[in-house]
Amino acid sequence: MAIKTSELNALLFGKADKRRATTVLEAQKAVSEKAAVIELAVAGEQTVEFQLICVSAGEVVSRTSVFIENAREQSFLNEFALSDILVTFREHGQQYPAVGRWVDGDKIEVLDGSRRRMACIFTKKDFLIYVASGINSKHAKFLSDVANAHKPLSLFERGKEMQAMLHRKEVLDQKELAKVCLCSEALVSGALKAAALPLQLLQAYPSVDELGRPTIVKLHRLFFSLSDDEKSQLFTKLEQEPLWETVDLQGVSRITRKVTINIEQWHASLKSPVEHTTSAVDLVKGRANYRHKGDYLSINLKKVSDVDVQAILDFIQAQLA
DNA sequence: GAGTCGCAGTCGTGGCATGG
DNA sequence: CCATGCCACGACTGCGACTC
Repeated sequence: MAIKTSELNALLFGKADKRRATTVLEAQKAVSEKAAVIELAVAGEQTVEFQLICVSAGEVVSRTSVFIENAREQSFLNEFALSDILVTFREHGQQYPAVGRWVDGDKIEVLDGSRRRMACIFTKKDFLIYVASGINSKHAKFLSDVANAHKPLSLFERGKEMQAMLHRKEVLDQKELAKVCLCSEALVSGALKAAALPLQLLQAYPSVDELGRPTIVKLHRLFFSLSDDEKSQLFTKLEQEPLWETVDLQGVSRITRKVTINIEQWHASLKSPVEHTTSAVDLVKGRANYRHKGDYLSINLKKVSDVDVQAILDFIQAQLA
């Protein structure tokens, strides 16, 4: 659920009027003075001193990292997923500083602003961020979660959060998840399916935010109908280049649709030739041959005595049970 | 030629019913 | 308990017609 910036600031800092240095002019002024320090109450509890830091464009990757518990999946932040802010970044640079904490001396962990960080990397712009020491993990998670409320998480990211809640036993089942997450049980089902899909598959799309429940359910069905060998073949195809970049269409929706069609076609081509293309291999001439493809094994036996049948069946049972 | 408007198609969501 | 399908409704997008 999206919330207003004013509400976000109020949640973030308790006293909204303390964040005066987040406007463009004040942020630029603070940077130029190299001494911008603001004192803020995180979550209305702990008062923390934030220092405005300007990380030069060339150092954004090496000096900063994203809070590991941030629900937003960083590998999805491509130029399509960031298209809503990239134009502004290219023309005017970063409008609002991010928020982070110091780690390992001079490194910065970004708590609020992972999309802005990635936009700076894409556009090769300096990265403005308010940084504080002594922010504990609980407050770090709070800042991260509130920031993410500003732009809704994708179904995959929500699914990951739900998986974690189930894992931590914060909720009993999907029904309770739906209540806690204020969504339908059908959406919970879809979100968990999305979270079960491999990143390589989702990265085939221009923007994972565009993937709704029906598409996720379709992908889940397609992917989990593949054998391990077929999944490997699919990954090999996906690794060559992002699938969405090969689609010559305009508009995220159309590209998304086309990517799904392409994956369905790949799936069909992987599934169709399986059983019939492998030829039988003779094990004992005239009496035993087999076909082996992926994790599938078919054995044909002729002229087998009852004793041998029982021995073979016992062996298979002992081996596979 | 550029801008605006309305329409159709597509896909999203939540709610509900049903079946395994 | 969970997955799935159906339904109604809403949002978004692209296209074509129309106007200036």
